[in-house]
Amino acid sequence: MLNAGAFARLAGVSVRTLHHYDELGLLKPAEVDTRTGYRRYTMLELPRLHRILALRDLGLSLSEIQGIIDDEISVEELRARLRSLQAEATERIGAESERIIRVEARIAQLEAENEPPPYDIVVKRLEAKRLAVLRDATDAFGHETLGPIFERLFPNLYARVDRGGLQPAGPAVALYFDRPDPNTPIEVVAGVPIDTDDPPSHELEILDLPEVPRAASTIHRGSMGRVVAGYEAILRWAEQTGARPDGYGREVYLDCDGEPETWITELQLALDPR
Amino acid sequence: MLNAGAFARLAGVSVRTLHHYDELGLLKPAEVDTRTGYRRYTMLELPRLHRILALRDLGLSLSEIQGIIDDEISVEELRARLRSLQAEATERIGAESERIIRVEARIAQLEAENEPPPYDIVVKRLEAKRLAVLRDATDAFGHETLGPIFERLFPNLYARVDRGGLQPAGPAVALYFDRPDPNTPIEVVAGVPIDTDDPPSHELEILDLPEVPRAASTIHRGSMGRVVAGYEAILRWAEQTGARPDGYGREVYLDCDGEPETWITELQLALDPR
DNA sequence: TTGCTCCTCACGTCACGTGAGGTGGC
DNA sequence: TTGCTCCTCACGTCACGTGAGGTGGC
Repeated sequence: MLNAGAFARLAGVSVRTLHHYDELGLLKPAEVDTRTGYRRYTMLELPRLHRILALRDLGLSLSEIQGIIDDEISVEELRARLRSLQAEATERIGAESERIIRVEARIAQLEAENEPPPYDIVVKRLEAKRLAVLRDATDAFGHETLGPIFERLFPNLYARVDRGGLQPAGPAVALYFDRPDPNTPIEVVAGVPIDTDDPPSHELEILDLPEVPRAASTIHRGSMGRVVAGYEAILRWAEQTGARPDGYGREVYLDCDGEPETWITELQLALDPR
Repeated sequence: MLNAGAFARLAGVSVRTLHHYDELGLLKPAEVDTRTGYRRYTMLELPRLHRILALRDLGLSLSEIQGIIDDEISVEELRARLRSLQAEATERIGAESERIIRVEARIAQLEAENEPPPYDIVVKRLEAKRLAVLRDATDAFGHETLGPIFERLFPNLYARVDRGGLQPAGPAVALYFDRPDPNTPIEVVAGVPIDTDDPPSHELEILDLPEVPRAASTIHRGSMGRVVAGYEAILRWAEQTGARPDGYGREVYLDCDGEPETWITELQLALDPR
């Protein structure tokens, strides 16, 4: 007969752990002094505690362990559960590896600039969206070529949306699609979100953007003349973290009402879904 | 001005998350309707939220993020913290890898026997211990050779402990040391724990066992004639999980009062500390 | 007016760690 | 008798998820 402290020391656990297992009914003392509440353990409890600790070290929860020990789980089920434990651990290893790479990128940024980065990259899901769009093409990126294009497209687009009796359902969006080779012109799209149950208009092309499971996103503040810094940041981040761009990017004009210097634009880059 | 739901959707977080960050003072809405409590956000809050999310994805806690964002932390400190985040992640990867291997060993055991294992292996720390000991040597392991040795050593040992005026401070222990090559005799030691401040006796050798940071432990129930199964289990486990035995093993006679069939013995194998 | 959104509590998560405050055992 | 051990609450951990119960906005 050992009291709680001696039994805990023997097994290499804390007294609190024994209390906890007692509460859960996972490991009851051989007897409890009815007057003082003192728990008494015998060596017969030790193999059970060993089993609990061994299963705990595999990553099982205490309630799962309870089920296993009390034989409420078949060997088949246990085997399956052990396999799933391995899968979960593998997933966590993958997540931790990616985390290390992201931290590395952040450190590299810190080394280069020695101050907090102007662009923070966030990975998120993009909802499916229905857009009314107008298209154009250009030979080169850059504000001097894209600026005039969108200054022409967007007023035109909003006028047609209005004539079609449609309501913009969110901020305007620009889309850029990857081109197969550098000699192909770049396809640019000006879009405005509309409700999915809005009627079509013969003046407007409807473009249904499917959900994008993973996209890199960052916020650009100020004139579009300097948005290239945001794209550089997002592309450098993608390269450093090994995220592969997947098809196309978007600009969402979150707040572009006043002076260009006060504009707020979200830059999004679709990534491989993993 | 967006209300909580719209801002949350925009950023890809839950409304609850915005509430939480508001409570912490991490991200306050641009304004709160004093009458209704409605939170209103502007696009100016978005870069801050992006920074929070980016840092959160690196593994920083929200309170750490608070310190970083509010510039209470130098670039030097941040860099050091990022390095420590990587070290922590690397450690978790190591732990998860070992877990996968331990689970694999458990699955292998399940395949072989199709029932819960008779021996559960637990890794634990062994405290430093002072033993009064008697030594002997033998050419072979096995109950038929070791049994008679210990049946001679232990009564002799206890008699000398008694004559020396010492009190046994715990269950008897047997030690087995690795031999350099198979032709060397096996050194066996019978020991009984004594208090560290007990006086020495000229009839007894004192052996101070240092702390063992990592040892594999399992419980054997029944006669020592069948203890070999326990050793096989512990050695198989060590092999399967890649744990390297480190020097010596112990038998702790936890409860060896009555019939040999009711005996309870702990088998311990020192492991490389990592 | 009816859904839809928002609000504020407040509990739950998981396996204990860590006091606080009090009593029993040698 | 004095430390030492044990006991029972009960809160804290971390970042929210998930109702409950109630009100505002279009």
